[in-house]
Amino acid sequence: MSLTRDDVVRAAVALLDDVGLEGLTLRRLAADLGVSAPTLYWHVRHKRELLDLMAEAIIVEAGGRSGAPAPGQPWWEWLAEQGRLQWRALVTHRDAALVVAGNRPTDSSLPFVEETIHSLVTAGFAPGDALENLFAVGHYVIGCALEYQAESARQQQGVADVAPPGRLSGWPYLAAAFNQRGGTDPAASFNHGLQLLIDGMRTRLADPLG
Amino acid sequence: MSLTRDDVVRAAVALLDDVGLEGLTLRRLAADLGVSAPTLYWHVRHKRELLDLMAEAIIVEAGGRSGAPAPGQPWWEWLAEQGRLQWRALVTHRDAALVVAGNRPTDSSLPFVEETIHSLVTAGFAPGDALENLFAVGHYVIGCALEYQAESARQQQGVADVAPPGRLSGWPYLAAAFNQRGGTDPAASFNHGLQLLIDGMRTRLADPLG
DNA sequence: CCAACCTCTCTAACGTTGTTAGGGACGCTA
DNA sequence: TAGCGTCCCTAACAACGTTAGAGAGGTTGG
Repeated sequence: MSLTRDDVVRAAVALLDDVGLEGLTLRRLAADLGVSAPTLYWHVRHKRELLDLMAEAIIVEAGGRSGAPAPGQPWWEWLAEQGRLQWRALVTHRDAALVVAGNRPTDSSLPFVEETIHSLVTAGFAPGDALENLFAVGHYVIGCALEYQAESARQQQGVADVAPPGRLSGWPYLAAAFNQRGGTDPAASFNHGLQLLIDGMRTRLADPLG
Repeated sequence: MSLTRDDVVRAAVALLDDVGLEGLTLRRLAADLGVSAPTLYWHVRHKRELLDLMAEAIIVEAGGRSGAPAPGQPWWEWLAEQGRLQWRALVTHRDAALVVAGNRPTDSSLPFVEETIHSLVTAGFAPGDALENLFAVGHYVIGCALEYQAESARQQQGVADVAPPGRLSGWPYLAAAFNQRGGTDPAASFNHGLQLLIDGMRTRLADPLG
C-alpha cells in the first residue's frame, strides 16, 4: 500500500518528538518514510499545512475536547480537567506549543466549544462571558506550555538555570519564594494559575466583587 | 561614527514591524543598515542572540515592569495595570509575542519581579504563591498576545474569519455568544481573563473557596 | 616614525532549507 | 491497446544562516 497523508502526519509528529521543531525538515521526514523529499508535496501543499495537520493530530490525540461534565460533577471541576488534558497534550510532545500556537482553530473543535459554552451557560454565565472564559483558559494553557517548553529547550541546550543559588542574593523576596516552592513542578505551577482562573469565574458567578 | 549594537537591534525591531518575523532576514536587515550581511556577526553572535536582544528591547520600551503600587492604590488594580502594559508592549510590535516567547527572562526583569512579590506578600500572600501568581499573569499575557497575533497574521493573509455567519448554524450557544459580544475587541477579551485571574487571587486571599 | 594591534567592514563561499519542473512507472478504465 | 490518474523520482533553484579570510582605518607602544 502506498503512503497516505496520515502516515506523513504521524511520522512528522514522531520526528518532532525526536528532534524538535528546528530539526523537523522535509528531507529528514522523507528519509524516515523511505521516500524522497519532493514526494511529500504530493500529500501536503506546503510545510505550513503539514504543521497545521500535526497541530490538529496532537490535540485530537489527547482525548480532551469531548464530552460534557459527568452527572453530578460541578462545572468547575470538569473545566479544570479539560484544561489539564489540553495542557498535557501540548506538553507531552516536544515543541508542540509552538506548532499549535500558529494554528487556526479547526472545525473539529467546534463541537467541544459548543458543549463547553452550553455547560457554562447552564451554570449561570451569559453566553458571551462563557466564551470569554473558555478563551481565557485556552490562552493560559498555551502560554504555560510555551514557556515550559522554551525552558526545557534551554536546559537541554545547557544554559544556566533561572535561579542559580548565588544570583538570588539581593532579592530577598524572590529567594523566599524559590525556597518555599522547593523544586519547581511545572504541572503544579500550571494548576495554580488554572485554579485562579476558575476561582475567578466562580466568584463572578456567586458574588461579583465590588 | 560606526555601527553600534543598539543600532542593529533598533533597526531589527523596525524591520520586524515592517515585514514580520518571517521576513526578518539578516541580509535584509544588513541592507537596511547599508551594510553587508556578515558584518552583523561582528555585533551579534548569531541570529538567536539578536532575537533575544530584540525581545528585551521590546519589553523595556513598553515602560512596564517598574515601580510599586501608588500609595493608596489597591494591589489588584496595580497588578492589572502591569499586565495590561506588558500585553500592550507585545501587541504593538508585529510578531513580538513569538520573539519574546522563546526568550529567557533577562536579569533586568529581576527588580520588577522582586518588587511585585514584595507587594503581593505585603497584601498577604505567601512568597511562593506570590511568585506563582506572577507567573500565571505572565503566561496568560503571552498566550493572549500570541493567539492575537497569529489571528492578525491569518487575516492579513486573507484567510477566512473564525466565525463567518453561515458556519455557526448548528451551534446555537456559540452563535449566541458571538452575537452577544458584537465585534470582538481583543483588548476587552484580554482584560476579561486578566480580571478572572486577579479575582481568583483576591478570593483566595479573602475567603478560600471550599 | 614605524610596526603592531584592534575595530569594523568587505567579498566569496559552504551547507541546508523549502519548493518547483518535469519525467517515469504502476494500475485502472474504456 | 490506449489513455488517464496516482504516486514517486532526479535535478535544480533561490534564499537562508553562517564561516573563512582579507583589508582599510585609527590607536597604541617602542
